[in-house]
Amino acid sequence: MASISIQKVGPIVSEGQDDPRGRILSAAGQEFAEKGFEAATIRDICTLATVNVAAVNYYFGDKHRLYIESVRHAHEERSQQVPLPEWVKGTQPVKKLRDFVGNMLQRMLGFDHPPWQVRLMLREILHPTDACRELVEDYIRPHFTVLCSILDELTDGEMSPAELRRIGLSVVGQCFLYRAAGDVVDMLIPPNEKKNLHNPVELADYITSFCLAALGKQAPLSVEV
Amino acid sequence: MASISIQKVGPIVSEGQDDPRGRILSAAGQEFAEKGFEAATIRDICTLATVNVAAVNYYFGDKHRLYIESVRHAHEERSQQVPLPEWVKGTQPVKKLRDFVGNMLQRMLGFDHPPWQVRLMLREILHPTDACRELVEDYIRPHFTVLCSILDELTDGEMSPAELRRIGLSVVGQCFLYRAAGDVVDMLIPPNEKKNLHNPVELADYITSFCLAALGKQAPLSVEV
DNA sequence: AATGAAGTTAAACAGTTGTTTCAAACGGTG
DNA sequence: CACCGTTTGAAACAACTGTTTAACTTCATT
Repeated sequence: MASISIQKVGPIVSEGQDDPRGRILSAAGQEFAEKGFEAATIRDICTLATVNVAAVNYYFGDKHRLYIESVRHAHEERSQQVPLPEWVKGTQPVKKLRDFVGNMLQRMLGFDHPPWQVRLMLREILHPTDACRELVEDYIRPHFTVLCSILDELTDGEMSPAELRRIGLSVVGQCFLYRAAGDVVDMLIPPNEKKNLHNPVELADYITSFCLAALGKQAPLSVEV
Repeated sequence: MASISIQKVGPIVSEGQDDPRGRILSAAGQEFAEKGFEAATIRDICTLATVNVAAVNYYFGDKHRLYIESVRHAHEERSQQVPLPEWVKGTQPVKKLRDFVGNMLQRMLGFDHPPWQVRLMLREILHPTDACRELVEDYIRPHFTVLCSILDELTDGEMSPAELRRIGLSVVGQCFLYRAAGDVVDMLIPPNEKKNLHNPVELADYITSFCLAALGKQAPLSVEV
């Protein structure tokens, strides 16, 4: 009786509150986000989700496919938690850029504590696995494209796509540092300044100003000598 | 015969080519850098270092102390591999900034393939453990302080320390993105542009220009409307 | 040559890992 | 009720983990 073992990858998903598959997905996301793929254990995930260890293999086949699914779950959830702003026709590109940066910071840093969804995605960005390509195409690239089009509008179409991308990466990089290396940033600045610096609103204003000044769309941060 | 087990933490370090302690340290650094603390195994490290498994406990006590030591080893090694540039008195602050950015990119991205030392440090920056504080104080803060003093010079002392730090983080952030999220950046730009973008020289020129323009020390990247 | 510390080795330890097994429980349909 | 596929449960599996043991080599010093 050779078991060919055509694994089912779970029944119809209902995503309810007492739906085991959904609970596993959420628990796995949090565990993977905190500890990484290898260090997170199926037993801990199942304890957190209050299901039996066998449930993971029943619903997802194995640990790896559970990981893939939980990354997908994370970025889908985060996409609708903090959707891109929509602008009415004729909105000033300067305002669009400010909104975009604020939105990105809000999504990255979160309102209070950074959500596990972002930390899980961060892991994929830093050490890409199979789940990365989908994350880029469905989540990161669309956002980056919007940013580049805002920059295109802002510079009146003077710049090549390559230049726009490079400037876009400058914008993203400044936000990304606070998300990825936030703990080290905290160690580099005096404790009493943390509130000013990590305030998403203040930070968005500053980063937007910095970029606008670099593009000559606003007065430079320092005076000319 | 109760073994109180006052663990020795290794004999005199000679760091030679056939010195077992040095080989373990190097092998551990590479394994930890690639796989992280939990996923890297003592057996793999010892196989790579061609020593017996017991050697780790003999020289370092346990896996955790080996990790701490290998992080220290990594940033000490990298410090002398790519030392900070030294400027003669009277060097233009603009040139200093350009040199600093070039130096930072070179240290982060490496000449050819990014060295394991940087990848190991990156892990500590992203998910700090006990080894992080020392890394910050001995490696990151000194560099960041130099950057801030260059910016201070550049802006003729007009800016407060807090503003200087914020601008410094903008500089670092733009470099950091290419190091930490390099794989994703590669997926966002057309393949034929990779060489232009990831070229350390070109990148350093661009990031320096961007910051100088923002500070009003150079013409903006785009023309005023 | 004898001593004893320093270094190295293979083997074993106890604990944890991902995964599988198989029986019990469930929930609708004849 | 009996029947069925679907879902859950506790227990076991083999493989692998960090760590320890105790025997063995090396080698300078007496």
